[in-house]
Amino acid sequence: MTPPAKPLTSQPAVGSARTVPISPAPVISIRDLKTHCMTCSMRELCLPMGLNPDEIRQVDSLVGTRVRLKKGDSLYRAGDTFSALYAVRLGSLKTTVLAEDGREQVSGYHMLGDIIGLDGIGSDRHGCQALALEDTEVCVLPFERLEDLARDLPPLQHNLYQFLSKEIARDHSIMLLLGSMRAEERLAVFLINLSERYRRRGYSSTEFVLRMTREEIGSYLGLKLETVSRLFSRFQEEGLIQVQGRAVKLLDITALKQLVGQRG
Amino acid sequence: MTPPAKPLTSQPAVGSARTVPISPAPVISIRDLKTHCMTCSMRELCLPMGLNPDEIRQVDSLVGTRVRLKKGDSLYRAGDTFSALYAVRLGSLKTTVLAEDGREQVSGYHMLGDIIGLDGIGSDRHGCQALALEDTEVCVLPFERLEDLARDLPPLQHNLYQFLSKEIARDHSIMLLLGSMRAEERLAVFLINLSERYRRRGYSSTEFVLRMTREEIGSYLGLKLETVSRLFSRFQEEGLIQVQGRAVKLLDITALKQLVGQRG
DNA sequence: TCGCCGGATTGACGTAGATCAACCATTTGC
DNA sequence: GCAAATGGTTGATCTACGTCAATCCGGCGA
Repeated sequence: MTPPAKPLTSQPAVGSARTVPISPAPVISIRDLKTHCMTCSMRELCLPMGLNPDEIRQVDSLVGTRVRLKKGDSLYRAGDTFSALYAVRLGSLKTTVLAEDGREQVSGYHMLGDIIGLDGIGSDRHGCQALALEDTEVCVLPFERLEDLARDLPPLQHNLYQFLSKEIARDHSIMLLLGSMRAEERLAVFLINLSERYRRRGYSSTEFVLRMTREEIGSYLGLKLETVSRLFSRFQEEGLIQVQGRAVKLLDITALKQLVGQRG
Repeated sequence: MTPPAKPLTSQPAVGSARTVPISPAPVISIRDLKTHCMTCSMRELCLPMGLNPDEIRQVDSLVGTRVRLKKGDSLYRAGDTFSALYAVRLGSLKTTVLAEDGREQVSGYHMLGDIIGLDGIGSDRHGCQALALEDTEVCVLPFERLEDLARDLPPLQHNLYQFLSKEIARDHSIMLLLGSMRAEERLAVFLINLSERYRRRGYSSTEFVLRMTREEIGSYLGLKLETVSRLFSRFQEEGLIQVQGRAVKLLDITALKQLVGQRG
């Protein structure tokens, strides 16, 4: 069903998972590690948003390692003991929840600047699986140390609460989508939402390539892949978008937005 | 569509909303207010769980007021500025998110010991509406003060993170339900989940009265009221449960559980 | 006590999206 | 450079659930 993926949980691998364990070339120097929030382009979208340089330095000192994942590698799996949050520095991941009977549902699509792993704090175990959709790099934020540091840095503490809370709000809007929207509305919301997220990250808000398959998008939206495929085709026919496999161009965002909340 | 409800947001009313604003009888003495976590039966399920008596006292001193709501009153509405979390002390509430076009989706069903309002932290505004399903009492936890106190009381800080995280995990499992389960599975999960929550609160896990209408349950589960009604009837025919309006008795929880994840 | 009204039930029927299936287009591995 | 796998499209059909509508029930106010 899903491709076999390498768990990287207990031993974060530096370097490509498909080459020798310790490959000299892609290793990042300690000095780089120490300063990466300071110089990271996602600084103002990520956990250190709004912090002053001195505070950022303290966050930096806490960031343990970066983990590199090849497409298909898992960062953590459901049931793994929780020890850290992860900030996506490069690439993208999907998170999936799974029922006892093996059914799987994509619960999130995460790109740079996103913090993932938040659902593990409450139970000391990760409740879902995080899987790289392309070659990806994440910063490891050991949670206990983060909690300690947050006590000394009120703005950091506040950011943490905010990230958790925003995730809740996001989930609620997905529940609204899954519980009461028709298929075409769901896909429209999905595209609009992606557009907005790319815009905030400085990318084109009208042209992007999806990193998920039709099946994964379908799972995320509570639909089957055929339905997703048909809708892409229909949206294209109607001149709303242009699709070529995973490359999408939004042609009429206004119409796309109007489509949401429309009868029939 | 929804019954007109009284907003109580900016001015928490003490006493019944349908009697005079300040009714002498139901007023709670300051002394009672000061000690209510200490003596509250939900202490170990609620925010102060695991705290020592001294720490609980500090939490107590922060709890502003209690708010009493009549059935149908709203505690807050989408768009209201966020200032506090609320702990349900008595009764129950539903929370609903609404789309721009007015569509409404029940996003939560909250009972004693639950903390609500968590989705407001991230944006300074409440993202949903909270409505009392029966006569209800909640403790007001001013969030700024809570944040300050959490810095001094690491266990409280941790509990806060845990509550936020658990809400995320809960939402994920609802997304799984809405995205990939059939109608009968959804209702079974709903009943099993309720059963478990009542059990933890010391109530019967097999006999309870629902506080939501068929329509509200349907909205929560992404179904129409007729479907919910039919399923209740079918479950009864099949000997799984006994229903009489909102009174439900679970007769065969094992079968109910087996039903989840079954083909056809 | 009666009549009303909101909620619940049940039936007949319609439909959005699932399922099944064939086929095409890329990518990947030998 | 070919074969095989993986992902995507499109059509035909099926079905779970929604929609519409009639009826019932129980609590509450006059």
